Amino acid sequence: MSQEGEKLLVIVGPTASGKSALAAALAKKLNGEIVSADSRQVYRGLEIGSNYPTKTELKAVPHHLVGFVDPKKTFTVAEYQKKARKTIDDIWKRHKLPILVGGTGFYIQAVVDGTVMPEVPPNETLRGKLKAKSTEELANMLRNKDKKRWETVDRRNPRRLVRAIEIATVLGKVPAPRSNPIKADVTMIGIDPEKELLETAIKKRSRGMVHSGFIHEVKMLLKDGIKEEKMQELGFEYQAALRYLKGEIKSKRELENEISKMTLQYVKRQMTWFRKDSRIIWVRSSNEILSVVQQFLKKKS
RNA sequence: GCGCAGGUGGCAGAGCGGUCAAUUGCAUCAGACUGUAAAUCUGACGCCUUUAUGGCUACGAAGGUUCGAAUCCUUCCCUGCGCA
Repeated sequence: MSQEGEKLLVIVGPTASGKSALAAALAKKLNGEIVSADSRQVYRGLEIGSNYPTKTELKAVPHHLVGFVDPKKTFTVAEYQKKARKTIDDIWKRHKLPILVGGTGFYIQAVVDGTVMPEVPPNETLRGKLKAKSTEELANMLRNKDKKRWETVDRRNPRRLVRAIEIATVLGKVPAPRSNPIKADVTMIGIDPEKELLETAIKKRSRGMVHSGFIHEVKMLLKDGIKEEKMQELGFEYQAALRYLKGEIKSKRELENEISKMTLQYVKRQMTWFRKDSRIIWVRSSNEILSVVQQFLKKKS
């Protein structure tokens, strides 16, 4: 089990902010191992579309929780939470520094704060039935089952309502939120590049993606039996690729732009999440990061 | 040059005499988030202010009809298609 005194370095930031490269460099310097906190990179076969760490990075430093899930399956935060905590423990046992890196705020939170998820796995049968219901009907169902949760959920959000109903059906009600923070000395660093720089990086990234076999990757996934519906869940890049293959997006150029646009929108949601976490130490450049990290190591527990 | 269609907010596109600062979609901005989280959802979105059943300027331009016009009439400018 994790001990007080262990250290955990967390690096967050929007897509294309240079997290992975930096993390790899730090890991090398600090004798660390990387634990990815990216909800897309967990799936196997999404090298290009989800922007896996580069081969060089992978070779230089041990990376965990990348490409280990069958893309036909649906992986959830709860599973991630368990795996990640276990992985981190193992790294500590090896007397190395775990570096949690990623852009999926919910995943980071699940690991660091240890949000306790009600022990109710998704129930596809129930979800199938509820799919036909209107948001209002769902809200009414929930009100009958668990008035308390009904008062606090986002009643306009079908996905939240369905989950709440799912939990209430099994447990009688949705338990009050609890958390079980990781027992470690945690330092969180966020990279927040200048907007123009990030935009440029994102455009470059989209371009590179489209021109280095992304379409082929998508075709392979389709060939392996990934259904279109599932493909959409693999992220906006894959959604866009499908539209390209169907001819709704006419050219690679247009695909590129579409992906850039969606990435920018996503970046905004990421930042909305991270900004409210006051523990994060924000930096703009890797130089700044180095000095922060040095302090982190010096304040030897 | 003639005929037809059309010019509406950043874009697309409704409205076709009052209830229109103007439906809706996209984009943009802000926010939420207890097992799909790159997902899902919410709010704002002409300008001004003492934020209000407030004021101002707006639907190509200029005039006109009307108590009242994005909506009707006239002329002009522009765009697309057809014919010369």
